[in-house]
Amino acid sequence: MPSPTFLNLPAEKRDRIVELAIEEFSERPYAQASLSRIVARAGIAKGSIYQYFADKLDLYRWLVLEEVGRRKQAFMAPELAMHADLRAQLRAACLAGLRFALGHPRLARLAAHALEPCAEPGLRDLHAEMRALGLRGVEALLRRAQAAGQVREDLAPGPAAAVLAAAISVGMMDALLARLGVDMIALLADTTLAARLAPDEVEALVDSVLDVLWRGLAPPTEAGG
Amino acid sequence: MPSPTFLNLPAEKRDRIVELAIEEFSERPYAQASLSRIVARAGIAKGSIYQYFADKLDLYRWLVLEEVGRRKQAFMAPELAMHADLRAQLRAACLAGLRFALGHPRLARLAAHALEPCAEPGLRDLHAEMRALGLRGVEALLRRAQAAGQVREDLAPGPAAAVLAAAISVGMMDALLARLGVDMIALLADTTLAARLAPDEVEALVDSVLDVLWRGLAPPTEAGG
Amino acid sequence: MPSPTFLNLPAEKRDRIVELAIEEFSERPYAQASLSRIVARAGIAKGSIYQYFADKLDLYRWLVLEEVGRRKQAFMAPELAMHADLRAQLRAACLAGLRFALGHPRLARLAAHALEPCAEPGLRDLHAEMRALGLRGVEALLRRAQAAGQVREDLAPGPAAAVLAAAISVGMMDALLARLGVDMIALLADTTLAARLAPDEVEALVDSVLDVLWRGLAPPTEAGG
Amino acid sequence: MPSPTFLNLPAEKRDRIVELAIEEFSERPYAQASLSRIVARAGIAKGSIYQYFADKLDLYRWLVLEEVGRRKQAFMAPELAMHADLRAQLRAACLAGLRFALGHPRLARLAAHALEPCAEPGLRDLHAEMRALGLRGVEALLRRAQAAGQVREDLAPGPAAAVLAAAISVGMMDALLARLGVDMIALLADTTLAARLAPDEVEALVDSVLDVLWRGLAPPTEAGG
DNA sequence: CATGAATGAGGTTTCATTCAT
DNA sequence: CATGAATGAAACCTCATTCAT
Repeated sequence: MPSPTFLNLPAEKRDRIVELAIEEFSERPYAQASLSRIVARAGIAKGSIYQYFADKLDLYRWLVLEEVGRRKQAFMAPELAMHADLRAQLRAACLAGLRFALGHPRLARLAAHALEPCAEPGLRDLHAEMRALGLRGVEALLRRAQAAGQVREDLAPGPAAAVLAAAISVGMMDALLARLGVDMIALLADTTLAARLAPDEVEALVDSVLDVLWRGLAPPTEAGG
Repeated sequence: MPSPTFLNLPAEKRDRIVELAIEEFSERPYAQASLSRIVARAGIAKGSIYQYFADKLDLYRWLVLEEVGRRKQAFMAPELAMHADLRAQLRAACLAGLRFALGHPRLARLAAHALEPCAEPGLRDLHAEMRALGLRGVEALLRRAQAAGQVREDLAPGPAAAVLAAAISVGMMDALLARLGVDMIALLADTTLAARLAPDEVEALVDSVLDVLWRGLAPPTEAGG
Repeated sequence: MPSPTFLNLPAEKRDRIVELAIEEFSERPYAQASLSRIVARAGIAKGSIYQYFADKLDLYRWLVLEEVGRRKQAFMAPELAMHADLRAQLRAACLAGLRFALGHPRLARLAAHALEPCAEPGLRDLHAEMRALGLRGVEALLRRAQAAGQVREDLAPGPAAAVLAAAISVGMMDALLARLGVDMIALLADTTLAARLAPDEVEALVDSVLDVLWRGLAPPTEAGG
Repeated sequence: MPSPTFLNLPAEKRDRIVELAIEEFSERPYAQASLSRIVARAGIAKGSIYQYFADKLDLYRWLVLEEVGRRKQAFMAPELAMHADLRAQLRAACLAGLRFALGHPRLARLAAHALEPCAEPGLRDLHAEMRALGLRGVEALLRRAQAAGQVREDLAPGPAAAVLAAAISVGMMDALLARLGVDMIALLADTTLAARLAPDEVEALVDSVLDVLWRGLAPPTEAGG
């Protein structure tokens, strides 16, 4: 957690530090990310960062848990007006998520980073927690929709949540990258790449992915499979 | 590539090194993994590892490209007798994959590692290649099945492949971990965990996941989406 | 270039480090010189030297380009009052150079080091430049003197500059060491050695060397040779 | 000294090793030259080199003291038919030396390497010895010529030898490089460079250098200066 | 509260040398 | 006599962290 000292910092200085930290941690795995580089670029003293955060892990944890979440929320909330229909709701969420990833690839990458399992003491819990958080949310969503009759009754909510979560995060991102014809690193490096996808193409992509999830792969005649 | 020196090592010693390397690289991202730790645990001199592999990257690349692939192949081949039906084929593949992950979680983890985007010069290509390889394979499978009328005609093969691949790798693994109630690191550490899942429970898990993919989330009446 | 950190160091500490670095680099070719040895003798932490200089090359380059030049300049400037006569000018320069070498053998050695050809990427240019610098200077001097009629007209300035430069640097130093009956390393190690040469002996040595250069080897009758 | 084992080696194998050793030690300073690289390129076992030479220093010493000298001798002997005249003799020697340097730059470089002072225990004596050897030879030559009246009587043989030796080694080489417009490293790398100098140009270069040494810099009217 | 110098553990890598086969 | 695996010291360099000012 950041110290009060950090929170009371002039907004401009605080934001600069946060931005540079996000840049550093999104470009490199935790072990290779360097506080030295952050403070050097930020133009502050080495010691100062320890006035703001307990240590490297503390800063990383805060970025991943709070800052990224807060910004994602801020970005997506306006797009997530409630839909009565699960399908419509999912669509809105995926659309918002994809737009967020295109507009803030660094934050998206940082969030994805934190889903990777890692044995390092301080990281393990954080990453496990992030993973569980996402899965629980999706599962709750599914259960509610199921209760409302918007999802078929005979679906196992646990495995289905895992499939759904993987599909709309990893699957969607892969589909996007395949569509753009680049890899993730290129997307991070070139901020103009995202703009190459017209809004209706973004929608089409989301619809393609959701279509698979909603109707499945089976041909109609075998729908009973 | 390992040197002849390494290949000519007494099997016991060689296997110990390989096992420890797999342990190290499966538990941590590449940058965090440490050759020093491997040689210390293996009880060999620091210089020795450089008699076996050109450098850290060489060892990692060999583990990911050759060793993991070879073992996975050896494990899965017998279980992958051809099925005429895509659904049956998918089921066999997922079952084999899941059993492999339960029996050799470290190898599975290492393979998953190699799918993570990475900016490190030597790794970027490796990871991108592995990712593309998997996606292309699944997409080809889908196209063939579609041509054979085993998958509905109006499916977009590209995005569907991304969804399918994510679901049966990340999604399936998440479902498994949720089922076992542990995180990935615990699964790596405790070899008895896998045995807690009875064979029919493994099958049930695969069927749950595949059921979502095959029939989708939608209730029957809305099957037309 | 040294960092501000280094320049702000207490003079005593800074000088100790500089002196030890000069000692190390003057006694061994670049590749053989060791930062570890310097920091060990200086009694500072290994990491500290990297607070002062970017890396080994940076330290070496600074020593050769700045520190040696600055000190040599400071020492020689007073002795180099202009002489109208080339011979007198050469004599003053050689005298000052020899006195400098006797008083600061390590600096002289370091400067000589930098004239050695070297394949090391970062050093090659430095050394080539230092070499060319010296040669060009001597050649220009010769041409001016030739134009003023102080050097015989039929002399080829290029080769003559090479001969002159080699003679007053390498040749003079060799003559000095032969006179003292020691090798260069002994001269570096024993600061009392230089004092064994009385001022008039130093002048005599310079005159001997210059005499060869000025009048040549030939006996008078064959002067037209 | 090489062991009898080495001397009894099949000529082809022995020569290959010598050639590769010369290549290695001429391209890098002693500390950076690597026995590992030599044996690897020679295709012999690491241990074998220790059957031939006591250690790295032993090999280097033999190369510098014996092998280089022997080859230089073999190359130059035919060109050094006795001249009654010192000037003619010097000219023949310089010509042969320059041709040798152009034809075998690696050997020349190795020899020059060995003249650099170095504090490293094993190298110090070797380098000091090489230096003294050359100087003594030139000085003896000068004394004999002086006794024969071929060099002016009032010349100090010691300093003159130092000047002469420096001029015809360092000075000549510098004049050559300036003439070719390259540095030493380039000369080593590109074997075609030497051929760009026509035989009469080589002679002209030698004559220019010798002219300086023979007649000095002074204009005739000031020859007494 | 900011500073930034100092630290030292740890990383990867190279290499001369030894010695059992 | 040849082999080549094993060794371990030493090199350069990075970085999180501490602490006196």
